[in-house]
Amino acid sequence: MAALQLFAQEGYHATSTSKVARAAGVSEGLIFRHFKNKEGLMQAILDEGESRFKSLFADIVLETEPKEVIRKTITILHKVDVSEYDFWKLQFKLKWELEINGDKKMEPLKMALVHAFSKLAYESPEQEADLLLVFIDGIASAMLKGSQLDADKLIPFLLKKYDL
Amino acid sequence: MAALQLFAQEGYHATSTSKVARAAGVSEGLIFRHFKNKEGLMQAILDEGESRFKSLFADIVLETEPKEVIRKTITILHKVDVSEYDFWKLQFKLKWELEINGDKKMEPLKMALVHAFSKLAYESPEQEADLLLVFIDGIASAMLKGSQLDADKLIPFLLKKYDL
DNA sequence: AACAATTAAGTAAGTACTCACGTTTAATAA
DNA sequence: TTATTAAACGTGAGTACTTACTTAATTGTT
Repeated sequence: MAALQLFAQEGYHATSTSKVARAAGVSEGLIFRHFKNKEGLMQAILDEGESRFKSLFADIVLETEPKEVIRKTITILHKVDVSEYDFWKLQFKLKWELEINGDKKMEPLKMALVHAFSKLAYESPEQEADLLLVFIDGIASAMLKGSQLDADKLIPFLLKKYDL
Repeated sequence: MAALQLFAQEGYHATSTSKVARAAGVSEGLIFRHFKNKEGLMQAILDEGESRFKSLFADIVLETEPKEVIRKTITILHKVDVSEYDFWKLQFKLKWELEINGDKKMEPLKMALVHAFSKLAYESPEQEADLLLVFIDGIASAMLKGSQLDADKLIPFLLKKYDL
C-alpha cells in the first residue's frame, strides 16, 4: 500500500487514519476492516520490514569466507534501491517513535561477524562486530535522514581499513 | 521544565499540551502565554539542546593537541550524566520525528577532527572525521535507545584503535 | 489602583473507530 | 449455461473523545 509513504514522511502519530485512507484512495472504514487497528496497520508494515531485513542478511549469514562476510556487510547499503528509501526510513523512524528495540533483528548478522573476525584472528571479535554494526547503522541513518554525509566515499574508505 | 520528560518518553506528536500542563502542574493556557505555540515549546527545548551541544564541544574545539582532539571526541559520551539522558534522547527523537538536520551542529567538531587527522598525517582526514562522527552518533543512539550494546567496552576499544 | 501572572471554561477541528448498509465475487445447485 | 446464496469487500455517515488554541475573568505583586 501507499500508506507507507505517509507514515514514512510524517511518522506514526502524525499520520491519521483518515489521511491514510485518502492517500490510498479508499474509505476509512476499510482500513479497520483489513487491519483492525491503526496499530495493526503499522504492525503489518513492521512485519514486512522484518522479512526484508532477513532477506537482506541471508546472503551474508550463509557466506563462509570470513573476509567476504565483512565485505558484504560493509557494502550492504549498496543493495538497497533508492525506491525503497521510504520504506527503510519508516523502519528507522518507528524505532525511535515507538521505542522498538532492533537488536534482535541484527543478531544473526552480529554472530556471523563475530565468527568472521574470530577466524581472522582479530583480538576482540565481539567489539569489532559491534563497531562495524554501529557504523552500518550510522551510515544508513545519515543517508535516510538526508544528511550531507558522502557514503560513496566512506564505504570504500572502510573497505580499505579492513584490507578488502 | 519537566515537560521535557514527557516529550522524551512519548515523542512530540504523542504528547498533548494538556498532558504537558498537567505534568508541569500549571494550566494549559499558561503554556500558550509563555511559548505561543506547541511548536514554540518544542523550539525552546531545541534551543536549549543547541546550547548544550556547544558547551559539550567547546572543550574539544579549543584543544590544539591533535591526539587530544580525537581522544576527547571518543570519550565525549562520558561527559553526559545519566540524569541528562531524557534530554538527549529527546534531541535524537526529534531529529527523526521532525526531520531536523543535525549536521550543522556537528560542523565545528568535524572541522576540528579534520584538522587533527591532517596534522597526524592520516591519508583521508575528511573520511576519518566522518567515520568517527558516525561512530559517536551511532553509539549515542544505541545507548539512548536502550540497546544491549556495551559502550563501556566499545569506547576503550576505539581508543586503542587510534593508539590513545 | 495598576499591571502582570495565571486560570477555568470554552471552541472548532480532528482523532481512532463502529456500524448498518450496499456491492462484488465465487462456489454450488438447477 | 443460469440462478441462488453466502461470504468477503467496500462505503459513508455517525460516535465519543481529544486536540491545539482562545479568551474573559481571577488572582497575586508592587
